[in-house]
Amino acid sequence: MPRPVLLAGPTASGKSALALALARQFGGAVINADSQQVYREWRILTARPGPKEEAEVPHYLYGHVPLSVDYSVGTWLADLREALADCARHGLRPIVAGGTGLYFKALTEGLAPIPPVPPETRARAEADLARLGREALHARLAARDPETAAAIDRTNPARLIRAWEVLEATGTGLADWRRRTEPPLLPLAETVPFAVLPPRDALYARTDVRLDAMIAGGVLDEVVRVLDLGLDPSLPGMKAVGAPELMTHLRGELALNAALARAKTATRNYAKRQLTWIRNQMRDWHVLNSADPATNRAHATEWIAKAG
RNA sequence: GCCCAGGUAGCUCAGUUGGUAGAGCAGCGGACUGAAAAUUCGCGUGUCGGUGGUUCGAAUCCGCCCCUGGGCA
Repeated sequence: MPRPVLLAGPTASGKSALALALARQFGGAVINADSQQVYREWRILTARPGPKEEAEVPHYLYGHVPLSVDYSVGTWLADLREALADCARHGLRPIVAGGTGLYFKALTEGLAPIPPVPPETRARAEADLARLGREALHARLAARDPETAAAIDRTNPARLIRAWEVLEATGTGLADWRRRTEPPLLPLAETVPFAVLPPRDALYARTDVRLDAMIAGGVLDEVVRVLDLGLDPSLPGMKAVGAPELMTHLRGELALNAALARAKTATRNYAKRQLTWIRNQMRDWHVLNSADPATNRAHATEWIAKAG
């Protein structure tokens, strides 16, 4: 199998277009590494590739699960394994493109083989946190699993709940589980990894323009359809950037322009977090930082040809 | 023209009986192993509209001026 290409970048950085171009050029398939583009019901809001792109080049893991599914890194990694196998069967070069840093990390560094935690266990962990508070729950964790307790961010409720629920559900601490991490599906050294990093001002300008285009393109209808499904708002797919903001407008709680302004802000906040991740967690990746897509593509092509 | 209410951080606003100012949001930096488009931590000097005065000391009190909103003519 030709060396897989990894393409990470903040939202609206032009990575989808680049992935498509590279797939055309190298006989590849585009595989999604974005936690929200996996959902069937989100297309406009997540700027997912359309039917035209999908007809031109094989696409994997885009819109392949309904919003009602409690998707996560683990499920994504399992899906990815199959997608890679399928690419190998068809002689396609995998081009894994997306903006979810955690997914790339799990892919290139491996993931602990923790079994799924039953929803009731999580619900109890959440209740424990609400009842005890962060300090007390952290103390309780430290009593039974000092290693994990010392390692996690004790001010972060999501981390506390996760550490606690894993211990409760499996009887084994997170730190122990992580020691048993399996080898990665794709070690970074066996890939050609790229980080698309356009100048920040240009990026923010693009996210604003794209939100306006989404409105013109009918996102509100898309969000209405999702709203009508009456799904649990705590499902991961319900937290796509912009969705909560537009929903407040559709429920009549906020004028459209105000909701849109909030969605734009939320998108900038998100892009900034992605930039922080890429800057600090993807130091060994080839950086494509030209504002010009053609230049980035030329550089990428060169690297891929050299890597084989 | 007169009366009233305001003019404090990029924005919205706090600021107790005078002791040279602080929140939220934005912005910036960081963390990150099954919610990750998630979650979370850190970073606050700004002619306190201008000017003159009272005072040891003024965002705070007084005079005048400018600007904004509302009301009356």
